[in-house]
Amino acid sequence: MTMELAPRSNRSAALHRLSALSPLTQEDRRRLHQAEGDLTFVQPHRDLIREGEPISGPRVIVDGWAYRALLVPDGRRQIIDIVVPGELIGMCTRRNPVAVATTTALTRVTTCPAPIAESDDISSGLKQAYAIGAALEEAYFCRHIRRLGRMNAYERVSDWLLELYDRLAMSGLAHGDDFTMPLTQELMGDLLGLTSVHVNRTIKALREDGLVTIGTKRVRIHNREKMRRLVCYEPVKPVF
Amino acid sequence: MTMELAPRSNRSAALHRLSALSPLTQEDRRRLHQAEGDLTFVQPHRDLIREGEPISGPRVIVDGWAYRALLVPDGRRQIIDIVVPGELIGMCTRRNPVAVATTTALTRVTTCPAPIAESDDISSGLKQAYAIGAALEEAYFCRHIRRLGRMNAYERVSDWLLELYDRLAMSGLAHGDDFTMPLTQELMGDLLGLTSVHVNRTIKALREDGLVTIGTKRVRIHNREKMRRLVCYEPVKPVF
DNA sequence: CGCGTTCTTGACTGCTTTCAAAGATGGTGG
DNA sequence: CCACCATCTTTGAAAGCAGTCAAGAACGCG
Repeated sequence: MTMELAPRSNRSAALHRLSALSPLTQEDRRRLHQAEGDLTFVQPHRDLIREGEPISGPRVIVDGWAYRALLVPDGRRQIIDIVVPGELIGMCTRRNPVAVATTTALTRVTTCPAPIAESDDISSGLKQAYAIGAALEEAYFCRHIRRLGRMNAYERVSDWLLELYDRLAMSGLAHGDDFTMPLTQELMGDLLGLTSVHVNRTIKALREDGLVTIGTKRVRIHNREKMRRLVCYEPVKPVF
Repeated sequence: MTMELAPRSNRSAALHRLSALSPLTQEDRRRLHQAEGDLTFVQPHRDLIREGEPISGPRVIVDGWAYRALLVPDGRRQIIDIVVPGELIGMCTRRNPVAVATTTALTRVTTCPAPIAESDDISSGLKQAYAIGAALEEAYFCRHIRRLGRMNAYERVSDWLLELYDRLAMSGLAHGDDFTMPLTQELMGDLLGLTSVHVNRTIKALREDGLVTIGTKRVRIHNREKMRRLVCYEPVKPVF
């Protein structure tokens, strides 16, 4: 189980992702490695950050998945974003930041403090990596809005799976055409603005079209190119 | 026309908004005032920022409205966010930023360069105001996602109008219960993930329920409290 | 092996879209 | 000052995508 979530390479997901965003110096790597010695564990369904409460400080998701969600008071839930290993939570530049959404552990989550980027050290790639990471997050937000506002169920699921693949690949967690995906159909519904029933029917349609196999916590996209064309998917590239 | 869009107070929308976000020093105000001497004008339907192209630098919307949008290649359009006077565009901390969405002028738009916040001047409120502004923008994104994913048409329109009121009020552009709103129903549809036809029907329902009057480029919310309760609206307050 | 969660499926309802066309509005030029 | 045109608003009828309700099957954990 934990093996499944861990990166296949010997490098940590965070190192994989951050150095993909910006070249890291030896000193950056040392700081990251050191930070990863100071781990915190959170059980599934427990909150890492709670809406309206102060954010303690930026942390790296070393292992496990989480999601950020907002509620409608009558009980409806909307997932804003999924957080996968290697990504950061609680990043905020201003003083006394307060969370705008609740971040909850989906699986058992391991985090460590995000290593500080020396603001005066121009050679540091960490600061740049964080900045690019923030820009990426904004891009994912925009795409999620587009997904929810202008795509049907079939397109939403496909588009999201393709994005998820790219995000996991960035952390070294997706290589061939399958990857771990611990969301239940209920959660996928809350993410994609659908009911779990309709998510199920949509996945069935995708399966019957030979596009994907979604098994227990695992997704296989049989023909990524075909799927990409179907929903006009283009990778996020606001970065490089 | 221009009168309608201009703030009613003698203070500029930007000054009103930024000083609402964080107390500004005399020096901050001087810098802002100076920046507002260097105006650029953009005609309606012209792009201020184009997706995939480099961002030249942060600018303040002195007057006029704009919107950020993302397209689905087949022609569908999703508006990510509306930008009102006093708000900023092109804010990005990293080097060589590239736009993740296109920002287009909705009306004639007047902008000026965002005055630089001296990073070494702790007493400067501008930097803090920008940081809070960025956090607010994130909060608006999250709410927009919730709106699109988990609300029906009636709730989407109401919820958005209430948020719009609060945003305009922050720039000193909404006082009583009516305000300027230059979006066509087509654009509201693109923003709220609906067709213009359905936006029209929804507004009709809101009107028949005695909640709003939407006239030419102008909205009047007759009973804000009632509307708030109806859609469980709570103002964004991740900030203070 | 048993129980709770998750996945599947069917039948029916309903919100939203689509298509079409008729008013209203505002700006422009004669 | 008014006719005219483009754009925007409004409405109706019909179709479709997604939601709701319900129940059985499969799965996974202890």
